Amino acid sequence: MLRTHTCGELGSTHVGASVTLCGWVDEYRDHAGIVFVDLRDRYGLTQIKFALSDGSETQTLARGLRHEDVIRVTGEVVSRPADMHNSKLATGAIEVRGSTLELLNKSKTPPFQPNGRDLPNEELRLTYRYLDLRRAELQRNLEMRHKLAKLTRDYFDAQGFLEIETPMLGKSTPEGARDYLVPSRVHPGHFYALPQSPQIYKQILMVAGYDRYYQIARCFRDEDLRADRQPEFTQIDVEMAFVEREDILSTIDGLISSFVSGIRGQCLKLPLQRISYAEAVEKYGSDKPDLRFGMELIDVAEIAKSCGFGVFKTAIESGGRVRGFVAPQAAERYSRKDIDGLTDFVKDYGAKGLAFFRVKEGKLDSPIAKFFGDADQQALIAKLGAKDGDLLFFVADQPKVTTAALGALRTRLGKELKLYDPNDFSCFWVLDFPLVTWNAEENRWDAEHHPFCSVYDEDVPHLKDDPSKVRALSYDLVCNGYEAASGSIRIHDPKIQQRVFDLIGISEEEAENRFSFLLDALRYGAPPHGGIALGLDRWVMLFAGGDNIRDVIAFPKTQKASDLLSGAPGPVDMKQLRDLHIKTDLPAV
RNA sequence: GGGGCCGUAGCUCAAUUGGUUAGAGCGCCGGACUGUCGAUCCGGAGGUUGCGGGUUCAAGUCCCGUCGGCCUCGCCA
Repeated sequence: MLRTHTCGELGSTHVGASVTLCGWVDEYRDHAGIVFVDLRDRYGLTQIKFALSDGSETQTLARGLRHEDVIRVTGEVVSRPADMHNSKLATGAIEVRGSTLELLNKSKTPPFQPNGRDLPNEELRLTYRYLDLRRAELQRNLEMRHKLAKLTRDYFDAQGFLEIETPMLGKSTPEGARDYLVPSRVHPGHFYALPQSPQIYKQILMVAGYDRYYQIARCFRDEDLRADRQPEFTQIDVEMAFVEREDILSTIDGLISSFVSGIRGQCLKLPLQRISYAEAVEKYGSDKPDLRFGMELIDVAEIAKSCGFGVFKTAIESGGRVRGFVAPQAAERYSRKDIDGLTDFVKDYGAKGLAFFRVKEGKLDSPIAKFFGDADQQALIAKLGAKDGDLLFFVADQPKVTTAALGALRTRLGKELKLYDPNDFSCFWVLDFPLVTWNAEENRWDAEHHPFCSVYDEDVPHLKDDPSKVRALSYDLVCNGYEAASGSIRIHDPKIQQRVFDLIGISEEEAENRFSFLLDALRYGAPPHGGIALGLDRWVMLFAGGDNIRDVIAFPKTQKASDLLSGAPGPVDMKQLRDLHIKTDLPAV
């Protein structure tokens, strides 16, 4: 080893010891006769002191040190004078009196300093990711990621699970997300697909008798990115055989509990709360609501249908809904202009408008208040439980639109009004998703979760008469408004599987083409089984208190899915393309 | 595919209704300094205002296009 200690571990107990440290020059303060260097590694900072009496060669070298130079220093640990302790530093009671200094590597002047107070723009951070990763925040995040992975492995190992790898080069199954394709050299015109998830393989492992499987698996989806979505991401993938829904939920309850105790040292109350999909959507306008605050949606159809406001009345008459909620004590906080902004916001979700009222002296104050008689006003106030100073919002539209618009508005206002402590941790199950939802554009039923999802026994008859009523044996784990895990009990009966395929418009022939290996496997003694997958990146983000997934991934991609560090994706040689039997057909420039 | 925000010195930002030589802090370079820890003090260098076009007597500022980054709707079985 080139060093005897790290830059984070020396303290008063080491005084008098001769030590050798290695690291990066975080900061230097040159006083000519004395030079201070804050030496940094991922464990911390240690102040090195170079004084004249230590010798002129070292002194000259020390005075030439600049930000991010990599050095090796040997010297004695000495106590700092009592009034010179630095309480901001874990090692602030001591310093190392540098006697020999070795410049291991001179750094170019960095485009930004990892200790800087102004965070440079993300483009630059991604281009020089190795500098960005030197920042304490990102180092903490990656350490958190490691801890979660370790807790995961410890937990499942203790429960008798096996970690089993599944292929990265698989078969394209065009359902679901767009695949990343990998051309085959030896099979001209054929392609592998990178896995969107190990779904089919893990089910086959169940058939094969590996009744407790997990894997920390990389997944790939060629879809547009978001703050919480990357084209390649990591799932904690789990599958169990001979289990019912309850077994999966309690297994994952235990995992989350181990996360919370391992990361935060807190005890999580189990079992985690559960609510139905129907309740989530009705009360909060989302299947992944943030339950760190209330602000529940309230249906005011009874008042709307008979009021004098045409927009409300017409909505009800044409099969729509009128719902709203109370933004507590927000009447003064939101100006007319602010509310115009909120109106634009809900339009993104299909709403045609946003009705609002301020509650003043027991009455409603709004440009549209005149359409509401005294009785209607009092009825609205009573129905919503509103108080003076509150701001009421309503959306009148088709049911789906009221849900999407109000759900999004609720989330936004909860944050803006600081209705919760950002350090709160809310985690609960959403159960009983519909098996399918109607896709009006394509005129067919789409699987809500995926085509292998099982259903309540008593709902099976509805597969024929009313598919919208069929409840899936699926479950999402929702944490602070993020979908943090999602899974289901799978179909293990090929006949039921075929009925579901029929329903979502996958013909027998098509199913054979796409999934024959799974369907075949199910015919050779498939145990009842089910599973779940947790988004590791999102969990790290949640525990790190961040709001974007890039900060918990060492080398993330930009919104256009490029890697600014490496330049990927990039062009390849013609020879490579020829080997792969590929011709490109690019749009004319 | 759609909507929005952004791009000025190495970095973070400023620059009046379009108006003279595009500024500041940090960083960088040189100098001073033996107790600093966001060191301090003195001096200096550093700009194709992302790129291309247009309007104008005059463009960092207005318009069109384009590239890049971020947020978002659609999309994400």
